[in-house]
Amino acid sequence: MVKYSSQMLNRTFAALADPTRRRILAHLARGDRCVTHLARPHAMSLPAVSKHLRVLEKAGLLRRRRYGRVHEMQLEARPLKQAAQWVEEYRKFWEGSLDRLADYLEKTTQPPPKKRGK
Amino acid sequence: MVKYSSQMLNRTFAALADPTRRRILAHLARGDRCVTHLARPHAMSLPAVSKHLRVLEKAGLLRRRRYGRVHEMQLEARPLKQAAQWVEEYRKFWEGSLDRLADYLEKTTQPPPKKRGK
DNA sequence: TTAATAGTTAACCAGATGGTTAAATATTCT
DNA sequence: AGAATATTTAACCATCTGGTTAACTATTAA
Repeated sequence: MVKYSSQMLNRTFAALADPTRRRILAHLARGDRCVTHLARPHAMSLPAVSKHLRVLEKAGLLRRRRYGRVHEMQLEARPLKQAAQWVEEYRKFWEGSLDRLADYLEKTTQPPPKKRGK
Repeated sequence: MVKYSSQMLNRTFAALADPTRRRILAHLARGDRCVTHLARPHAMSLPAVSKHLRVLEKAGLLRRRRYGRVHEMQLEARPLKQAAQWVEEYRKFWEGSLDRLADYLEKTTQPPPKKRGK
């Protein structure tokens, strides 16, 4: 069993729950990028993108380095590892889906605790 | 490359971003549970738990069956599979962390003068 | 020194989120 | 029928979120 920091997972999953932020991460996966570059494909203002970057940064999903006025962002995937491990604990459930369907059918034909007849 | 439904991922990750909901899923991993049972260990009102359950249900992470007045919840892990696949695309980044550190050092000792592109 | 560029901060707004209590609904028990 | 139980719905509230525009800071270029 793996131990997780709840706070960390909160931030990580919350960061991943936004499609703009996922797209930003996807871009960073192809190399380091500055803010303006990351903003270009997104139909929103620069401050909006700036906020998304701050969320990702707080979640530890990117690292920022300044070269003069240019902020260069680098993907930092470690929190994703934690998230992946958390989700991984449930793998048996999505892999055992047929068994669970069997359970389900069994239960619906003969309903569980305290309930009899229909 | 895997294809993802953005909407689906939004809902899944958002659902996972709350510790109460993660705990509920953990409980359901040990077997089907009714609302009152799921609520007991959480220091909050029943309606609050009810809302969390609705969020999980909307995210497709649980299935609800009614036996009279009792609502029995069952873990539904398929959306977690999608989430896991999405995160998995980044595995190489958290596993290749040493290489990226090398990149980092290389770049910091000799910053990109004006244009990027090493 | 002045202008242009990269980015952030501030103030604001609408809508979502996570909680509450009180009341309503549905079912089961006596 | 009436009381108890399981759960939801409604109304409300504070805070967070994701966006906006306007103004500011910092750096680079002319």
